[in-house]
Amino acid sequence: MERIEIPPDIVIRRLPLYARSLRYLLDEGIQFVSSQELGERINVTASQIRKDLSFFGEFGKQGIGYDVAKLLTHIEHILGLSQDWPMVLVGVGHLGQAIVHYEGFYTKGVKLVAIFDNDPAKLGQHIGEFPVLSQEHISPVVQTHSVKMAIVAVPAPQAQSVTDSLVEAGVRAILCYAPVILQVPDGIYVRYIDPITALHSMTYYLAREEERENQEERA
Amino acid sequence: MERIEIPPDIVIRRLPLYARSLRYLLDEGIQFVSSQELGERINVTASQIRKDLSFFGEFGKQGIGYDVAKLLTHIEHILGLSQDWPMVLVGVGHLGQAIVHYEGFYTKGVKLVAIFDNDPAKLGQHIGEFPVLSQEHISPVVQTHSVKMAIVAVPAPQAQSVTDSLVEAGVRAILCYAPVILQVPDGIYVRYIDPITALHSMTYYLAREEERENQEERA
DNA sequence: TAGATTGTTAATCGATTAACAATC
DNA sequence: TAGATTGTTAATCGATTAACAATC
Repeated sequence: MERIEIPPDIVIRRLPLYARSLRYLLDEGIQFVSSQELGERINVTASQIRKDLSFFGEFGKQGIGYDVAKLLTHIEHILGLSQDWPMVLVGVGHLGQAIVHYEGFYTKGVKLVAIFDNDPAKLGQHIGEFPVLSQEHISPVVQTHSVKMAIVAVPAPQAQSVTDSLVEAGVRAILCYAPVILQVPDGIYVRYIDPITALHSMTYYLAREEERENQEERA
Repeated sequence: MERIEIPPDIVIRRLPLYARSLRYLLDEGIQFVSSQELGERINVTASQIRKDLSFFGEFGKQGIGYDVAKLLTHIEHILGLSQDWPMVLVGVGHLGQAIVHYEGFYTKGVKLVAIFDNDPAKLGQHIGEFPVLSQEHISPVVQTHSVKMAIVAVPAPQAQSVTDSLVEAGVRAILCYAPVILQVPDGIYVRYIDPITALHSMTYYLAREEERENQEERA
């Protein structure tokens, strides 16, 4: 068990998928799972799962596979999900409101603690249990709660400056819903939620197919 | 200009980012951009941009760079955004409603034509301009409008069966908001919007940092 | 022309997969 | 024990980058 090699980011990004699948297996009452079976569920090769896990230790039993509950606990621990990371949301438009209401976010590992918006019409209003605070309060709230994680759901033109405030205040990880690439200092982690870009990459294939169909017609 | 090599999917996924950045440049009134400058905006190397574009043709001028408007037109054409692909949405909970209201979706390339949900309380209601239709109507609507693209925003347990109906009806590309991996036949394109997984991959790094800080404290 | 930047090739880097000894 | 499956190594595959001749 060498421990020198640090796991590549791409492996880190797959771990949450493994965890999620293991949670479903647990719900189904399945006790053991092989890398083969787990792989089939998430469209990943058995080799890849075993290789990914090998960065963190040895969790399986030859001839048996993995104990679902134990492996899940291990992965959640590796991912830092044994604690709840306090999180803030900036931007409470339609999207921000859907985020506040989305049960998915009330999950292991993260905990929303405050929401911010600069629209005077929204200030003081409650969304779910959270009062909408002005963005001036970002810095004190982030510092008071040691918030390291934030969701940016403001319109594109404001995303960079909001990000700058968050980072300045001490946030280290940002989930960005705005259609922009954020410029952040080294050591700040950013992930994007970008449905339009995802759609636009699929239209490419639809267009290719249509082209092919038209060619066949003409032939 | 060889045309034998087919562009890898990872290149196709970057094209929409290039397009988006070019749109911003156009808004700013910038006429020419080098691969270097474009790369800096989206945190990608100049080499990568030039290599990516080379799969599709020669769009730049030595010594000058790329004509922003022209390159954008080229990329949009490549991505199949010269036409609007009709699209349906299945699932009109908080999330689905936010999607219907999100202006970002009223963009070049895709056009929402119908929304579906099986909640009897919602049937017949309007969300924006769209009446909520029962899922029985998926197949006829998809076939009538030749819909090839769909958004799945139903709860996880229903996502696979909804997907099956969509594919059966003729949909070829799916944007999935449910936290599951869909099983689809070859030649069906799926992209996932998965904020929780994104958060859970960042907590990994936060946890590592915290560990490091604690070690320093002890030292 | 001189300077800048492309398009493309080859080198490098990194990720995935196949294979198998170890072992439950 | 026999069968199954792990963890790990080495081979393969693919993507990124550096470098540079071509050329605007």
